[in-house]
Amino acid sequence: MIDDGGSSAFSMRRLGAELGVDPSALYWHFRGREELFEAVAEILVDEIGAASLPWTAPWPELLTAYGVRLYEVLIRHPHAVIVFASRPVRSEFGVRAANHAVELMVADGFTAAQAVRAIQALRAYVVGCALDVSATAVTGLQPRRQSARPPADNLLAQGVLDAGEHFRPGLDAMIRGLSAVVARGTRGQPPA
Amino acid sequence: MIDDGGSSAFSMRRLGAELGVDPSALYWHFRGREELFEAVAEILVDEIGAASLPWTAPWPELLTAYGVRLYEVLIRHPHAVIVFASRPVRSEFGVRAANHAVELMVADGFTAAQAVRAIQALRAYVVGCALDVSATAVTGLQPRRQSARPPADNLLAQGVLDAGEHFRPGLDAMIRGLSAVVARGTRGQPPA
DNA sequence: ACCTGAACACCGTTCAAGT
DNA sequence: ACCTGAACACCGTTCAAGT
Repeated sequence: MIDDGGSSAFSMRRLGAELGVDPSALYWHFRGREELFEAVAEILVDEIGAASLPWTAPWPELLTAYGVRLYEVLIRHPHAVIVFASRPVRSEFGVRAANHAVELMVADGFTAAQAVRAIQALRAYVVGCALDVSATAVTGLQPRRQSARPPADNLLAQGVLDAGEHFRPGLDAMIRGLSAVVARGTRGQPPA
Repeated sequence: MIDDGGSSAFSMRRLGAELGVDPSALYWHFRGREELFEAVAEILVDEIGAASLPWTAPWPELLTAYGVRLYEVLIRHPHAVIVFASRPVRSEFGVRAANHAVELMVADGFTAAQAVRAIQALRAYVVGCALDVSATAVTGLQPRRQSARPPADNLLAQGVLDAGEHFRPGLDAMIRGLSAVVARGTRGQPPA
C-alpha cells in the first residue's frame, strides 16, 4: 500500500483490485484519493518517530538525526515521496519534534523565526534529495537523457548516476552553515 | 502551456481543447505525455539561462545566483515545479553551468567529486523549497491542516504560512557550509 | 458496518482517414 | 505536413442496493 506493491502507477481501481475489493469500497474508508494520500503522508512521518530521536543532544545533532531519518523513510518508499513532497504535512510528531528543536536553537542564540526557517530549509533539502532518488527509481530511466552524447564532457553524469551520494555531505554543510549564523553573535539580517 | 493557463489539473485532452485542436493532434508533435513534460522541463532550465549568470565571479556567488534564478523560475510556474522535480533534467545549459562551477570549485580546493555533490545538493535544496511553495499554491490549501487546533502551540504554523520565507537564509547557510569544507584544508571524508 | 454493481464523466493513446 | 474521428482500455467518484 505504501510501496505501491512494487509495480506501476497508483490508481484507486488498482488499489481496490490489490485488496480484492471493488474500487468503490474505498470510498467508505476515505472521502477520496486526496484524503487517502494525506493518510499515507501521515504514516510516513510517524515512521520516523518509531525509532526515537536524540532529544537531549545539542541541536545540530538532533537536526542531523531528524534529516537522516526522514531521508531514510522517504527512500524506503520511493513511490510515496511525491505524495509526501507535493502536499503540506502536519503531524502530531512532526510538530512536537520541530518545536523542541526550535527551543534548543533559541537557547543557543537563534531567534525563533531563524530557527523555524532553518528547520523548514532542512526539510526542503531532505525532500529534494529524496525526490532525486525517487525520480530515477520510479521512472526507471537514468538521468543521463537518452541522447547518445559522449559522457566525458559531462562531469555531472557520473555523479548523478549514484543518486543520493550527495545527501549526507549536503546535510552536513547545511547544518554547519546554520551554526555559522549563530557562531559570531547575533547577526541582524532583515527578516523580510 | 507552462502556467497551465491558471486553472485545474493538466490533461492532454484539456491542452488540446485550449489549443483549439483535437487531443490526438498532440501526438503528431510529441510521442506522448512524458515527452511533452520533458520538453516543458527543458524550457524551464533555459529560462534561467536567458538572464545570464555571473560566470567570472567566485563560486559562492555563482552558485548563489544559480540557486536564486532557478528558484525564481520555478515559483513563477507553480504547476510545472512537480514536472521539473519528478524527473531528471539534462539540458545543454545546465550541464555547461554545472561544469563551469565545478572547475571554479576545484580551483578553490574541492575535489571534483565534492564539487559535483555540492551542486547536486544545492539543486535538491532549491527544488525542495520550490516544491513547498508550489504545493500550497497549487492545492490551494494552507499547510495548517484542516483540524481546528489552537495555533499557539505550533511554532511552525505561522512560519509555514509565509512559504518561501526560508529559501534565502537556507541557501546562504548551505553555501557557507560548503565553504567551510574547503576553508580548513582538505578534509579526508570517505567518498562512499 | 462494510461491500457490490452499475453508471457518469472523464482520461491517454492508436490508427486510419482526411486535407 | 498537420489535423480529425472513432475507437480502446482505462480513470475517479456517486449512489442505490445488497448483506
